[in-house]
Amino acid sequence: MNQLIHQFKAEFFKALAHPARLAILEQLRTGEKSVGELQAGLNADQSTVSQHLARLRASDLVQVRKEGTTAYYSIRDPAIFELMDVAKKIFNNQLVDRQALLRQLRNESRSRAA
Amino acid sequence: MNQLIHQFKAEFFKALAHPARLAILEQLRTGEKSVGELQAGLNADQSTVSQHLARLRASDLVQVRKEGTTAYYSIRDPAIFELMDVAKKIFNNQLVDRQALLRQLRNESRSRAA
DNA sequence: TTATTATATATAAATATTCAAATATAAGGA
DNA sequence: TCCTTATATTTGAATATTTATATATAATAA
Repeated sequence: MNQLIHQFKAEFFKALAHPARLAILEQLRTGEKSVGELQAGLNADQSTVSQHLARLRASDLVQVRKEGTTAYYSIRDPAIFELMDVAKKIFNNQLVDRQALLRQLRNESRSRAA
Repeated sequence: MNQLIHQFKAEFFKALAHPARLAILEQLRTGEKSVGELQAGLNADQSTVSQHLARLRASDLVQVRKEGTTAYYSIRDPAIFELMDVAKKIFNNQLVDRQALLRQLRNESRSRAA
């Protein structure tokens, strides 16, 4: 696979690699939201939210619709949710593995104690 | 969704957000590879590859098996390929959209010229 | 033991990202 | 026109990431 392609793909993943941006995308699951609404669910200040939205726009992950002075953001390609769901699955598998490991470590120390 | 969860998920995406690391994961599609083999396909120097592998290990994306002085890396959860495939799909959709836009712009300028 | 091979880690400089403060823009109302 | 509301952009400081160089470690061979 081409190095340039990996460069572009890395940019794409970078766009997802921030908690605030993930929270924004998560909020957009239920449909379009204004910047104000997004900000309310985010505990970050106005310019920070706007900057993260700019980043998501730059990677074509979201689109804007303006109505008066209000900007409504929505997801460009719903496949992004598919991606986030697969990520969640991987994530959960990891948690399960870790729990199994912890359980095993606990049992080993119990055996040694006995 | 919890802020802490988004923090963890962002870490996960950060692990993917580098061209060299994507190239490594791509190489591991066909099975385990030694550090040397990975390096050969990567055009980066030894310590750089090793550092990227450390990052992938830290995020539990890969696992190591040592045999003598050689370290063989492999994918921890094949679901990662599912993720990369969905990413590819989104990526291709974006390219299609852009091409359509370009085509449209070309047609418009042709109409104006006529 | 010394040398070699394969890999890992520490360090530091270069670069990129994030955030908040200040400022800009644009629409609508008084 | 001036004010307000909603959003965007610029800037600079703080922080994080990346890379190469140098060094460390561990297995094996000579």
